[in-house]
Amino acid sequence: MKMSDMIADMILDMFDDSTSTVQIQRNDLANQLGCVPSQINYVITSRFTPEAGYRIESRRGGGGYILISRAESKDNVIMSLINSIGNSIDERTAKAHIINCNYQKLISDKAANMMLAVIADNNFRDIPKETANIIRAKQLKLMLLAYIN
Amino acid sequence: MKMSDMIADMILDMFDDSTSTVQIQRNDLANQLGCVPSQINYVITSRFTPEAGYRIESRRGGGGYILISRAESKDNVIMSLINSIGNSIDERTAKAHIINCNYQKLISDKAANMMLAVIADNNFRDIPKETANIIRAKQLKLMLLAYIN
DNA sequence: CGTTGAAGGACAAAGAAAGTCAAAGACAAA
DNA sequence: TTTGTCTTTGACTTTCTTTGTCCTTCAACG
Repeated sequence: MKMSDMIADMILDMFDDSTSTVQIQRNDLANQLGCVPSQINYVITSRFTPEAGYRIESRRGGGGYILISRAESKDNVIMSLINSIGNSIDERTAKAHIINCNYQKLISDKAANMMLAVIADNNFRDIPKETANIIRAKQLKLMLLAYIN
Repeated sequence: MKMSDMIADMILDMFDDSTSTVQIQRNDLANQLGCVPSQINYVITSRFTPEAGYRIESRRGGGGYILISRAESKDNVIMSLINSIGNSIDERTAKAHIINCNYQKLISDKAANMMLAVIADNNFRDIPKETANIIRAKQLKLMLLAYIN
């Protein structure tokens, strides 16, 4: 398994139903898992994003820490994701959002696969890129909305 | 025997009765078989198509992979629907298919709503009707496939 | 205060896959 | 022979991950 995934899993495991906040020590975690400390940052910035419903705080210096909090309501996270999507979105970004949502268990595997299928660049081969991005944004937002309704 | 056929066979062999999903490493496979990596792509796009019941996912970068999933049963009602949809479909017809599938309990309410949202004419306002129909057909087939996978 | 060591942050370079695309080749049908 | 379709190849691109180095912040201690 990839190191990044192991780190992400480790962090996810620290959340349970009753806690919406996890505190880590960057160096400790890196040491436990045998990776360089900055890889923790990589994982946090690539997986525990605001769009996925996470908020990050941290402190340097002696006794420093990284605090990861997640939003409580799944539907709210999806709603705010919908709101954060403008009227145009490229495949890469859309894909990242979907994968993230799935990773965070906000949407099921099946729903994620359906969404990924729809937003693929391949479908839009015959039209200008920007037009495709606009259609993609509409469709993605509608799908997410349909999902939570 | 042709290289493409050997590649296809190799992949097919990896499926067995219990697995509907196969993961490959593009470079490894190419190496094993003594072909260039991009030929794997050729085989996948020419043989493991949605019409044949296959769905492809992949990731680049360290630890990257190509994932090939196939629909469970070849004689699935949905599979034959997928095959009956040509390369173009209008909103009315697509809608009828979706509603029918839902009515027959082949797809859930939620899935049906997501599909209906995607295929709506409204999304394709900015492009020629026929282009829209082509995109819609691709998307509908892919969604149905993702649903039954 | 001022220094010092213990955190975490930022960023860039290198590495590891997979994707794209077009040119060339093979081969069958007209 | 020509034409069209399917296959093979390779060069180049893009994406994601790993690693390391240097920078900034902070608390404690004299």
